[in-house]
Amino acid sequence: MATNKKLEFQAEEVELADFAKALAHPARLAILKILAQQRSCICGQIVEGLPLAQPTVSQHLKELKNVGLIKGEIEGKTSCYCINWETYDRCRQLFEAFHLQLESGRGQTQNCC
Amino acid sequence: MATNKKLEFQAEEVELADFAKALAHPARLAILKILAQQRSCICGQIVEGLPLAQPTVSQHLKELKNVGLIKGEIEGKTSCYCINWETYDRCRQLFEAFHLQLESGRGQTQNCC
DNA sequence: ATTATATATCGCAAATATACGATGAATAGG
DNA sequence: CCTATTCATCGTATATTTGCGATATATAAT
Repeated sequence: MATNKKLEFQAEEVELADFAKALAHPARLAILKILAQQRSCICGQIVEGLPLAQPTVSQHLKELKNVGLIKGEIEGKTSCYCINWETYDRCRQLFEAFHLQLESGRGQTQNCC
Repeated sequence: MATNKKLEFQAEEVELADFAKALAHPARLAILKILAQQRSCICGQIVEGLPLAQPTVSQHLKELKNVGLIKGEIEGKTSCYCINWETYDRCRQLFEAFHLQLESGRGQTQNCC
């Protein structure tokens, strides 16, 4: 049970699902917004902007980093995070392709509902 | 621990995160594709198209229904599911608004990374 | 060297998600 | 009425996520 069946799906679906999972928490959405809008991407300021403890924020940052949506560097005493726009573009592209696939069937007549 | 801090975030972020979570599994992405592309939205055919047992598919359908992305009706012996385009449009709108917020800060000079 | 600061990581607890067999409920067909 | 079919739900096992205190690490400041 709870065996991972991910590999039996299409690679693009798995990739998109992973991006969606990274976005599936308000804290991570908020982190991305902060990184996009502020010049300073210092970890401490992200923590200040969120209702979460520092270790929890650090963990969310790690998840965003794992999926590639952000990148980070240690700058002396502090850590600096930025959005990885290349990966973000890929994420957008997958979402858009998925959207177009859904839309293509939209106007057709339904046989139910 | 694991106390739900969702309520301390912005309502739109929570709403978008919930949509993202619904899309955060390849099976649910595949289900939406099947519903959009096939005229017939009968549950059994969805099960056939996925590498999962029927109760598991039923559970994924329920999650999509809970978030409002699909709607379902019992048609005699079978169940019929369809995409709820109104909710889907709302989902797209939230994703797009989020995207625009990120993009607005994109070109600026970084002080790190 | 000592101390303060910033951040990551560890370890734990609780909650949620994933998956499916077994079972129930409801309809269709004989 | 009996049976097969279709699907939802229950129960259960396991995996993953969420959250944080405690701690480690590494730099900066004194």
